[in-house]
Amino acid sequence: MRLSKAFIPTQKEIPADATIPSHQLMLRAGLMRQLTAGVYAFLPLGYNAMMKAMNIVREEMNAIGGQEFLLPALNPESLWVQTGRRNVQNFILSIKERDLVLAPTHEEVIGWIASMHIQSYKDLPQIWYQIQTKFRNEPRPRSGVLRGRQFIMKDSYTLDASWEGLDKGYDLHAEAYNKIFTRCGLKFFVVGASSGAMGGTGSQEFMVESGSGEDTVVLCDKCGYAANLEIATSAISGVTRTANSKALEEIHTPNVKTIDELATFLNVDHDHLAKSVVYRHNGKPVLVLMAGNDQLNESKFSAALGGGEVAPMNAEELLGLTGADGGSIGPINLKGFRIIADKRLEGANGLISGANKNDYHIANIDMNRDVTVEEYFDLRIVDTGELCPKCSAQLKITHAIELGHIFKLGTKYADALHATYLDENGQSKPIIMGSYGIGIERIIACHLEQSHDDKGIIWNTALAPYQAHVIAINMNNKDIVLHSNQIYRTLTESGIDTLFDDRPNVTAGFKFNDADLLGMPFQIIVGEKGLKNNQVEVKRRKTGERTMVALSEIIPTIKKLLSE
RNA sequence: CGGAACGUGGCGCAGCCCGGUAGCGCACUUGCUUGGGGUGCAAGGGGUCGCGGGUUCAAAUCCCGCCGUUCCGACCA
Repeated sequence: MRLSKAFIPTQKEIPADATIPSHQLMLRAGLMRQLTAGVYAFLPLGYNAMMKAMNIVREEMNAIGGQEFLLPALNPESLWVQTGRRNVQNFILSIKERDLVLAPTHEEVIGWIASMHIQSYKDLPQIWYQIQTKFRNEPRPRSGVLRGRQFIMKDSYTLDASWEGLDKGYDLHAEAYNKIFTRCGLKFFVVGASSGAMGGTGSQEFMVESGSGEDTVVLCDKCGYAANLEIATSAISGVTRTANSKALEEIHTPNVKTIDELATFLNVDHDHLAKSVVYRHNGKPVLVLMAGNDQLNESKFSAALGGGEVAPMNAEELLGLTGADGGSIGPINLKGFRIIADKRLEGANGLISGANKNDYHIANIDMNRDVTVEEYFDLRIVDTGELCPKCSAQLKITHAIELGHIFKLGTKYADALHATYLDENGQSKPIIMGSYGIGIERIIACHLEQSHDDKGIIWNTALAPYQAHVIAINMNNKDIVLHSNQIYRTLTESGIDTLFDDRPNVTAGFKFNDADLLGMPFQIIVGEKGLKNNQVEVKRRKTGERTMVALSEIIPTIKKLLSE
């Protein structure tokens, strides 16, 4: 492509609305423009890079036997009512004129197709996928394309007759994802993840470490333990039990509201305090006891209760139900609450907790003697400095961007959509599904986050819209015009995607800066200096390293560099 | 949805406090110039100052409402 004819609007200034490097670069290098919050128009250069990513994804999906579909973005609203996902918060965008919604994902449509055409176990397994635009009602789009209201996802779905089959399909996807992100040149890692409201029995996320990421992950450098904070655990010990439990004792604790204040006031260790956290689960009050100042992990909490709606109880409700404010709630003499507790408190005694009376706490609580705990769960949020649950090395907590997510869904959607097959015995069974997503824009954004400098983008060869960028230093010099045109032509004919800066009246410095901003892997600089010796300069964008190459050696040199 | 900021040619910003001719840099057009790291000179084109209402002789500027965008938080299947 000749830059004199190309639509690649570069900008020197950093757009005010872009705060992270990938967003700034995607705008400055003319990859895309924002239409409205969370919605971007991809310009030719950006779309080119997206297609590179999509093709890598497509090749690896095909390699595991995936079959590509084109599915509708417009779905009947009723389909989503059927699976109970129509009214999930911040999920679905609808259109006003018809009872249609914009699909945020495609389990429903896949299930609908399967319900019509999958009849027998002999029709299974299947791997179905699509690479398409999806829509979500994001309350707050942010960070450029990292969280948009419209985005392109590769979604694939496995359909199986057995749980072993699901495991196999899931493992195939895990392998394919490793290949995809490796080919894309991304530094990524895999974490165990929460299945959340998608339901299902297992899930992993493919992550890129980044301060711009919205997920928090827990990593062990020593043994490789890696988990989303939502499900992460650590090797923290339980609260100790002493030989004798003393009698319960009410103590006056004026104006003590928080666990820290209580620890200071009584001059006791945090571990002897049992913090009460009060929630409603599907409308019903639940008291959660946590050791000391451990933070409740809402994901774990929700999972422990088997899903459903979970919300902190507000102060008024709390006062009405217990007669006390938040800082004085406890498990003793508390009526009408389910009580669950964090595992650290299992069997503990000598604990202090609220008395359900303002300004009073109760001491010497014995979990076994005094509290009717429905069940103990791991409910705490892992904190910095804690030790790995597997190898006891120090854990690292960091932020990450979720590139891909693989789920074992099970039969939730097949049940709702009556997607069944007949097994060997003629029995009707629900199809067992898995669901596997990759954010295409995120591949690009993550690469840019990981690969840029103060001059601009540094594309790797896998995702670069063009492999080579020919710069004609001075279009008033006939020699330069002649040779740069010839180089551009032969590179293109050799199958090397090449950008050619043939703009007249643009000075060398301007072209150099544009080339560094656009960031193609190799720049071929055609100038008077080199041509005197029948040479051009080849510059590697990544390192800035320059070498003089004879005109006759350009093609083999570039081919060799590209194959490295 | 809570908190905050911003909205002025394509982009980045000043002007607003203290009301009175709409300005700067980049980009763009024309001519000359320069030609290895965003050349220089000159002459130009382009703005309902987000929208609506109010105050005033007069509003980019003051007041009210709305909309939009961004950031922090909540949310993120």
